[in-house]
Amino acid sequence: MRTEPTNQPLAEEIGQVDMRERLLATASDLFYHRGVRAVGVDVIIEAAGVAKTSLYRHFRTKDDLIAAYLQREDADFWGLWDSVAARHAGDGEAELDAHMAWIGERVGRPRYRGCPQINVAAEFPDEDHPARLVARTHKQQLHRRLQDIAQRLQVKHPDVLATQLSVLINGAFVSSQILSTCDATAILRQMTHALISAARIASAGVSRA
Amino acid sequence: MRTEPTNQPLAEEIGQVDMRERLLATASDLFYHRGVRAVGVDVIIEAAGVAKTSLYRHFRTKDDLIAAYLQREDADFWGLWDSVAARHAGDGEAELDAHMAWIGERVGRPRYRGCPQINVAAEFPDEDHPARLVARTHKQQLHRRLQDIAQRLQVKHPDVLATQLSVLINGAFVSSQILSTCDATAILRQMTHALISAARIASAGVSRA
DNA sequence: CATAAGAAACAGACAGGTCTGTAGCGGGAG
DNA sequence: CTCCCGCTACAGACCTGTCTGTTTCTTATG
Repeated sequence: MRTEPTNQPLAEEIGQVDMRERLLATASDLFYHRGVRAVGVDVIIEAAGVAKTSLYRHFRTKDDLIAAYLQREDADFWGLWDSVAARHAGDGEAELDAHMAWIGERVGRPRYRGCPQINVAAEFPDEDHPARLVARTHKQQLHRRLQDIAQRLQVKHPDVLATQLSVLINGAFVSSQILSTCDATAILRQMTHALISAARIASAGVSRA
Repeated sequence: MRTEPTNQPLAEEIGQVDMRERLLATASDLFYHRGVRAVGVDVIIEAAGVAKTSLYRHFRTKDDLIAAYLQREDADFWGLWDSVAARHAGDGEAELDAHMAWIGERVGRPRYRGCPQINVAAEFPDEDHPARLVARTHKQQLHRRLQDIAQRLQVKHPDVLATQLSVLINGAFVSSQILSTCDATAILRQMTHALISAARIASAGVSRA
């Protein structure tokens, strides 16, 4: 006769496929929706139906768990990004359009609460925090990929355009309050086209010389 | 003969002009640079050279202190905004340019750590937190003032432009990492002009009908 | 002028709770 | 048998907020 688990009947069906993954998935959900500092390890282990010792077997400290949380989000993000990018190989403008579509859709979701990387950066001012390293790398990745796209467009200053698009996307992440009332995707696309057009006019103006 | 205060020789020169203001100034600095949740009241009273009872005489709870912190930042922000706006009465485009200038300058400062309102929103997911009310109102104010400016420009959809500018400014606040390497003001101005131009082309196309 | 009353600040202890992280014990599965 | 798990308890730190009691300065009144 075994004691009935209070609220996680699926725990055993899922099996011990990966205890670390189960912990991380639970922690990620709690961290994202309630805030990292606001969620203690006791809440996490209780929600995951796991002993505290198990958590500390897989993650040396809570800080490591936070970093792993951001790493997971990072992998998810680029997984989606790359799958969208693959469908628009060659056409940079169409790829940007497609990215803005799913980003806008994501920002407009009901329980959307901003970009995890930005939120963690706001919660932990210390630049040397292990999670901050992940967040910094993530935003550099974003900038780099936008540079790649911008270089494929025929504009004079692809780096400037990439920075502009970075600001645009980050702005969308933190403006869900304002954007949720209207069509976020439409706003993002309009802005993207405006920026590309301006970058092309700038390059066209010089190409005559 | 009076005992010499250990570390606040200015406390008496400043006088007790306003104990509440001194507490709030100290708390604001700590909250902004170290994070709100990371700073306990003990740290605040020690930095302000004030007894804990004094803090709780002026602020009912720590949550109230946090809300007051955001209110102070809000007042500072609009004070600067309005003073800049006053110098460009009539010319909406010049006013926008001027705003982008000081926002870009602020974002580029060495110890800049993002918009306080956004950071607190990231730290406190609960929409009903007293500080979240201040933050929400602040962002609505930003949107409203941008609407006022957009309406003075001759564009077809001033509301759309205002939303775009909101996203742009919020994006600048959270992109200091990327923007600090280049001239943030220049990027903001270029983006602003691109958005205005696009909005004008859209309106010109219809104005012929 | 002198004295009493009040306001506001101080120090410091403390209550009650939460946090991270560790240790010991028992049970089940490979 | 050995390893992994869950459970319980614990240590030590920190948190918010309260309480007691003292000092200091201002103000009002005799």
